[in-house]
Amino acid sequence: MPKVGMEPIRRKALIDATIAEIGEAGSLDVTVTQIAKRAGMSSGLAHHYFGSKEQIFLAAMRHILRSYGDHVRGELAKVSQPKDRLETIIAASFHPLNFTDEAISAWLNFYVYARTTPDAKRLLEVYGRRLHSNLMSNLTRLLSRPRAEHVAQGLAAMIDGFYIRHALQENAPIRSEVIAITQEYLRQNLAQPKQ
Amino acid sequence: MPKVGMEPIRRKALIDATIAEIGEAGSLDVTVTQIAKRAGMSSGLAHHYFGSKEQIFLAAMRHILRSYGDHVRGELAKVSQPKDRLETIIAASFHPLNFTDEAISAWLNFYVYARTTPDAKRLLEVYGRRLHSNLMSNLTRLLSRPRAEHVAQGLAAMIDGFYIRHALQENAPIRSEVIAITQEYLRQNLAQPKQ
DNA sequence: GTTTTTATTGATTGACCAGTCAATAAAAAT
DNA sequence: ATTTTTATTGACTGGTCAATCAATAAAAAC
Repeated sequence: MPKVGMEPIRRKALIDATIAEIGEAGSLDVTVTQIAKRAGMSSGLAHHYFGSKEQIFLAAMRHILRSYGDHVRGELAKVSQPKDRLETIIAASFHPLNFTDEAISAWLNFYVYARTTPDAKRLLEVYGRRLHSNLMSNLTRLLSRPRAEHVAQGLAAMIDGFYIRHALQENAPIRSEVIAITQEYLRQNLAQPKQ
Repeated sequence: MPKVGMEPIRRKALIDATIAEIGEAGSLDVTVTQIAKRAGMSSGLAHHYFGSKEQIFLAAMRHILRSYGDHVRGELAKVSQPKDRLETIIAASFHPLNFTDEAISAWLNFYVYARTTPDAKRLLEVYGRRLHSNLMSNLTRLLSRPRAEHVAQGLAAMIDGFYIRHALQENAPIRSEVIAITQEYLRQNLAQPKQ
């Protein structure tokens, strides 16, 4: 039965299954057997390809962060004005592609995972730094450096905050409201141009 | 050896130990034995008083939310102007009493815990509703209802966002900056008064 | 002074699960 | 045609841990 060249197919299936399983369970307490079963294989095979559960989690996390990163980069390529680019970053962060219940739940769990797993923490910091530098490179063209720094931090907090609230608070605003509120915050700050 | 009236003392010790243990571990993967040991007793006694690990976690969560609630209420009692009250809510949310690494870490973990545990979710929703109504009752005196709603949601997201970032992102701003950025957001919005 | 209640321990049980391993077989390489 | 590599399974092992329980004893109630 063994067909050659299965590795990438299996890996992808496992990563997708991991995100789905974590999203559904709402926690990292999912067994390798569960993940493997959802991906249509035995637990032994999952270990064969990834070596350990931790590596499976890290691969899933990398996948989420890469999709997000790719998406932002793709959208940014379409616009050049700083203001448009900032709005693009916000819109991409809340794009339905990344803003599904499942992805948010997995995201939140990986966020916590990073507290105990140095490799996960490193991945998260790459994301954090990239978001910050994306925001700053555009904000500094429109605002003084200290103001840009404040707005960048405020936007980043708001984005993360809406993610976490969306996952958990019953009365969290819907996607379109979330975008409106965040874009408003940006526009308010851009209304006071570089002195 | 048994002294009577130990129950409240033991319960408190267990709750404190739970928060400390979760804060230190950075996850909910702490054993009842670890918690009990830190609280100076056997695991059997912990079960004797709380019945289950879930009940221990819920009690710890209740404790964190109650401290935060009490603190906000205490501070709010000192001021009466809507604008002052809003600034008080922000300041209290980031007060060193609640904004310690340990408390933030435990908070974040309980946040995720709420995804799987209905009782935890209920506790979190009480907190969410109270924060929202505290913000709205003051904001609606200064802004139109839809604007107040936006600002309330924006502030709540920013507060939660800074919490999560403080727990995890290396380059998150320090407490004083966090407060400054959040207060700025508030002031910007109050600058455009109720038409 | 006997019974009940409260406090306390640590050993034990039963379940769960990550990771390993031996076995099987198809495909590729030699 | 034989050897090596890749794919695959599911049983097994060793460890962990929540929860239970029997045992012990001080205090309170009767």
